[in-house]
Amino acid sequence: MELDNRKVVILTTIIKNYLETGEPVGSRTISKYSGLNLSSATIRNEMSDLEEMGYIVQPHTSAGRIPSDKGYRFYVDQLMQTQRDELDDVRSEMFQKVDKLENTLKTLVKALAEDTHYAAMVSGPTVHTNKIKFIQASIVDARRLLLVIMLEGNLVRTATVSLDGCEELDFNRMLSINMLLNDELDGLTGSDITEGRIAQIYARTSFKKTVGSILAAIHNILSVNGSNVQIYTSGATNIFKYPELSESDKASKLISALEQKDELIELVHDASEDAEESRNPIQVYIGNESPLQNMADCSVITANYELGNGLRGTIGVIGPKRMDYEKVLEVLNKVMNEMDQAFRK
Amino acid sequence: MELDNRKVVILTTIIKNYLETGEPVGSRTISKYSGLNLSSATIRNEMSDLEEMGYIVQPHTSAGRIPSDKGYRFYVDQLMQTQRDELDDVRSEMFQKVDKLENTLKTLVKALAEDTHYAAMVSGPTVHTNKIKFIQASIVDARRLLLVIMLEGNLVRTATVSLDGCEELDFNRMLSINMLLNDELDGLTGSDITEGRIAQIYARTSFKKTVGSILAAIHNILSVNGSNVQIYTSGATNIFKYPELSESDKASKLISALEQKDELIELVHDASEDAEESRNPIQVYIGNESPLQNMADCSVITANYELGNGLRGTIGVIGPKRMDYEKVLEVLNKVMNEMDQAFRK
DNA sequence: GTTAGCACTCAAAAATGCAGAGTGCTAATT
DNA sequence: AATTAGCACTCTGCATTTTTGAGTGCTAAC
Repeated sequence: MELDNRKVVILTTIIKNYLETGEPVGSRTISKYSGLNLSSATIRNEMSDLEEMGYIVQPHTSAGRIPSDKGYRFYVDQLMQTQRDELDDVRSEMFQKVDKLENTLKTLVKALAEDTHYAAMVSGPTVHTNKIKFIQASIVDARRLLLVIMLEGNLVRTATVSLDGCEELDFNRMLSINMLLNDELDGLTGSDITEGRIAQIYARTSFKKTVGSILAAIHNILSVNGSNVQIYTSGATNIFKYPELSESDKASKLISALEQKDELIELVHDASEDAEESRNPIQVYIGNESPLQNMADCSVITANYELGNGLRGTIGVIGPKRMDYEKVLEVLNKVMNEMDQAFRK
Repeated sequence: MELDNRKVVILTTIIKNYLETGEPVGSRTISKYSGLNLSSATIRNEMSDLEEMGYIVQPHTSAGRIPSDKGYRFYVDQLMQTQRDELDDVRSEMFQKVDKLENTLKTLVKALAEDTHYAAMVSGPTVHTNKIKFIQASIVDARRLLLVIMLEGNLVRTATVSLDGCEELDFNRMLSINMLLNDELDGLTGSDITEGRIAQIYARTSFKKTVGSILAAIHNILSVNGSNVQIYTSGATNIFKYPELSESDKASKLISALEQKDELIELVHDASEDAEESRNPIQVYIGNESPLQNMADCSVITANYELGNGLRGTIGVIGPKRMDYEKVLEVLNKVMNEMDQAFRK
């Protein structure tokens, strides 16, 4: 069977209507709102075909139809085509009064959740691809150093380094170590710090133990190791607005997933891979397409942002399958552009 | 009427039973489990008295009784007395592998939620009472400084300071400013930085604009201003375990309150005041006793911890009114001791 | 003072009934 | 051949009723 034009119109009508109401949609409704001027009986025949082809399903006999995952997928793919060449450079005030990326992200994710009425998440850039801008180790007391690393995007990371078993330090020695570190590591990313590079640094200092501890700490901060990825979420309670998500224990599982974040890290990871592969920064996961457990009833839309210089992260919106794809795609596009603009300099 | 011994036993039995089951408890149940060897009829008479005295209520005629807020209060006060002189120094592994207070708190709140099966929160110490241990300003580029402040408890705060309109800086000038700042501010708390002190600092430098910007940033970080209080929460979804909290839109409001945190800040504030006033670090808020909106059906137990040197914060557990007060009090006591032990050095 | 017994009450659960929306099929129409 | 009207049937959601069971208050007996 072929998906001719009329079937497409009917399918789209079903989906749009269902997105609005959340109720299964019946033949009579379509005959009224599709603009096709067909009777409900004809529509019924077509719907029967669409069901056979797998685009829609009946929650139970004698109910209207709702889109299947395949149906949503068709709809979204159609949207993506028209969406792709749309350009929107509305300036928002979101990026005005922030000096650190962390704060921007927190503000952003909150705004996103409020704007879309879905749950939103954003991952801080995975630091292992960020270039080191500035390193500063300072003596706190006899046994500890405070290590501060500033990365592209004014991202600051700190750690304390234990000096047990290391060389005695004084101010001038500390100074020379700092100069050495900045000299050697400036502009590098976590993955640039190779064995060879480390050997080279060792060769230039006599405080091998201290420098060793510091390098270990730096490595720890910049490692790919997932626990370093910052994830901010907001608007988790928005899911209560959608009965199909808040019933029984679904809400609990969902909110728990948003709270725990380890699953989200996986999502971010997958999303950035898929984005690269398909050369489209925006990805849509419908139901079980997403790597998340307990999210079979959700859709997830992710956008991978890039702030020049390899600074990358992921924004995402999580909502019911019947989310307003059109709007969310638009908003995410806008946000991506904004971030681009704001940080390009 | 007097609350004689038998009434106390009956009341306690009612409460304990209700804590377990969540169902109103009837006279027959008590006659079986109170250990008093009285018939249900006698119990009924006593219950009638207890109701008149306001310790228990009937959700509707011909239902069992449930404790009123006054009843809970009586029970908790009784517990507090026995609890007070209990000592428990079980060593946990919670505090082993952390070097920064932030991480400790995150781990702690998670463990607390898992352990109690209620929602848990912990506030980072209010930094305005923390002593400054170490200040370091570094030149990032021509227009910006990175300011790092380390406070008691290895608490690190960073900020970027704009240099627009300030004096030209080089390495040596920066050095002298740092020395000046550490010299003047070491060991002070936010509230110690008075007008007079600032004037004194100005008198000792010729880079007045730069130092002014830095001091402003420091003041901003250390100000009482609530937005600086860090609050971590965990286990929000535990409330779904208690039907009386998860019904209708209560769950949504509760989780939203936990997510937004501004109400929690208020709670922390109140809790520390009440703790000081009553000279008891542990406070119990039953129903409407708590300052939180939307929490009339919850109880909140808070514990104010202190890590020597005036470093203070609040841990809290939020659960249904029928929470296991005994256990939570015990756990909080233990945690308080642990924190004491771990950070005393 | 305590207990047994009975009539009464009420909420929750189960059963029942009904209206409405929707379908599939067939026969009539275009 | 495609479309439509019509009808019998199914299923849900909702409201109403019935049933059940737990629990009480009261009175009379112990």
